[in-house]
Amino acid sequence: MAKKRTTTLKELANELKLSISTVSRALNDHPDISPATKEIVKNLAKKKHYAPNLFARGFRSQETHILGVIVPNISHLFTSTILKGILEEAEFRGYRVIISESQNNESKQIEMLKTMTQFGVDGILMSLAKKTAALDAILQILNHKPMVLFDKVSDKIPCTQIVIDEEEAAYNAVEHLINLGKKRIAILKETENSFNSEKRYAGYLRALRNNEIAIDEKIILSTEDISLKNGSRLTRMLLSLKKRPDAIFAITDNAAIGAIKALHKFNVKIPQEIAVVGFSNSVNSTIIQPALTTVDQPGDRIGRTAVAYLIKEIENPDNDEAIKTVEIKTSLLVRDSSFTA
Amino acid sequence: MAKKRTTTLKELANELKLSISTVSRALNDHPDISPATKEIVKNLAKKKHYAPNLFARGFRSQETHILGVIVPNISHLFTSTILKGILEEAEFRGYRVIISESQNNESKQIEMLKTMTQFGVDGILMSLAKKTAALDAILQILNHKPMVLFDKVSDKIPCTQIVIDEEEAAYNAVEHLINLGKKRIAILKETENSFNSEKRYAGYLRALRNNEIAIDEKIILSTEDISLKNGSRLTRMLLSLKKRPDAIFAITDNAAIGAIKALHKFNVKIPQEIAVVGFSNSVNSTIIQPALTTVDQPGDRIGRTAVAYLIKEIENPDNDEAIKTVEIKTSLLVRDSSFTA
DNA sequence: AACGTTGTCGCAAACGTTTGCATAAGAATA
DNA sequence: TATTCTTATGCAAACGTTTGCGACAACGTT
Repeated sequence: MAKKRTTTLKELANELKLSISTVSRALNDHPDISPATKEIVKNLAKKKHYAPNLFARGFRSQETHILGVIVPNISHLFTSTILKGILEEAEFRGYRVIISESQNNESKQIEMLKTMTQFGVDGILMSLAKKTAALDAILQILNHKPMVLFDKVSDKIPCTQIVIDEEEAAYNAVEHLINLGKKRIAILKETENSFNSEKRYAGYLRALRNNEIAIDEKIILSTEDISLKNGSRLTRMLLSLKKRPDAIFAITDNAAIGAIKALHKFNVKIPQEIAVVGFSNSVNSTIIQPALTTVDQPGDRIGRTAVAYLIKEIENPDNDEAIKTVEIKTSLLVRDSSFTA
Repeated sequence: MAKKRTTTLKELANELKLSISTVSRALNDHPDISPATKEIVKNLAKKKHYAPNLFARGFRSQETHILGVIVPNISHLFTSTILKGILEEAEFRGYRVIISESQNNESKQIEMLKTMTQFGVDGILMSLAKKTAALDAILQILNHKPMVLFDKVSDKIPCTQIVIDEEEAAYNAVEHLINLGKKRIAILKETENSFNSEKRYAGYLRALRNNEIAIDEKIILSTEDISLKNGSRLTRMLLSLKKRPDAIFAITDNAAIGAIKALHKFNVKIPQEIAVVGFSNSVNSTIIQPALTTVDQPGDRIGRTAVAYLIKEIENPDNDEAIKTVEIKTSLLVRDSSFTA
């Protein structure tokens, strides 16, 4: 490849017999420069395909207009939907985005955080790896760089956090089951004290209490990895109880689908005998039979607002008070797994 | 936030009463520097958390160690799996990755290409937007920057391309149906002359010819947007034919799932009356009943090899001849939609 | 006629790093 | 002892851009 160097300010200046500074200012529409000069400079710039060396600019101004993003797992539909929102909003605002994947590995996560700040990103968007425990490194970086957390967050980190209304969403989902006449509602959740799982569990409890339904530990089931397989496994446990539940609220679509598969195997009628509600609105929720009632999480809106808050913080760094938790509204999509016409 | 400036070479030099150049060389293990000096420099550097300003370094050396990636749609499982591979391999090789989404918009794609080169990425990985027609801008950039295409490629662009063995995979899928005893095999494909669709169609034709099965235009169906809905629609068309097919090869899992849904609605037995094969190994392919036979595309391997070839080109730019098309092997996952024990 | 104002433009420094070249001291050789 | 060779270090330029300050006209105003 003929690595033809790109046009620089100096070349333009030489050709026009102007100073570099004048050319620079002309291109940046500085008021000191006469319209006539601007005109000819811009024309030549266009003709020679001038494009500022963003590296030099960033180097000089200490602003890179790059946002760093760290997520646990990029190939997860919800995550990539958030990323889509991030990319769109960032592009719209004139920022570029560097993405890294922590693979749910805490030390990798810290490593990436360091590389990114070292690299000079203007701010950081992060969704925490599971079992993130050592917060000191993160707090350390938070001193230097603006940071916004989304989805997997922690209230131990004092920065703006964008999440969905986990508790509220779970409350609505469970209350929907109650309104259907269900009285024994099981929940499939995570054992680890994951932020999301805890909030959803809280919503579940509040819905039961508010409707004066007794809480039964026997139908509150937890698992380390809230996957399809474990959803099936836990459901089989529920079916072996003397008093079976009449509804299952799974903290995750995958677990809910696992539940449905298990119910099929044991010829349990959905939703008549046992209704099922999931959480995520994954593509699969419409593929499974019966179609799954689930909570729709607007991933792109999470991404967009995260970027919006981060850029606000970048562009006026003084606003120290502005730390807050933003909750994005979700909605319950009622489908066949919890509804009969 | 207290924007405490980061440590620089100058600060280290001052504190040690050494020159900046000595400090720089010491940290880079330059042979001119005595082991003793290296020792003390490195110690202080570690103590003061020195990290080189990559912007300054990239600015100076014109090497950013950043790869630019452009994909049509990030929230597509296959794409994000490729991205996962790209991220992993890049990180392993000491490169960072900037990702942009063209949203299948050609002018946006060109815009991003320009921004990235302007930004100074060392090379570009790209999956083409649909209907990419104006190649001149891309060719122009190809003169300046190393570039590798993957998944959605075009043989009109003279650069290394990483794809799966589309034709071979389709051939195997169709031959699998033939071996099952199927004689009238329909295909659901795309109308647009998309690279992938054309190749798969070619594999379909070759399999039929090789097995001396007549080609019937009536069961070769095309659609602009090869989606679940259109898969259903086209399948209903097939069912209304006098001579129904006994198998359907869909160019996409989504279309195949649409086909299965339509077959269910008309109470057609799968695979006894009509077998179905898809392409992609999406998550959904295991959710649908019956589980879908499909082609497994190793996305992460595509990503990894794309990065490997790109970096090779970056690190020795002379190798002009090395332009080639690399085909990643796929495998057919036989499941219930085309098999009975 | 002297002054202030306004409109254009250039000079030069600065950002942090790398690197070719010069330099100094000491070691090895003649 | 004089010379050349190492070894270890410093000087200064360069990368492309932005920007504070100063220069210099050409005005209009007293």
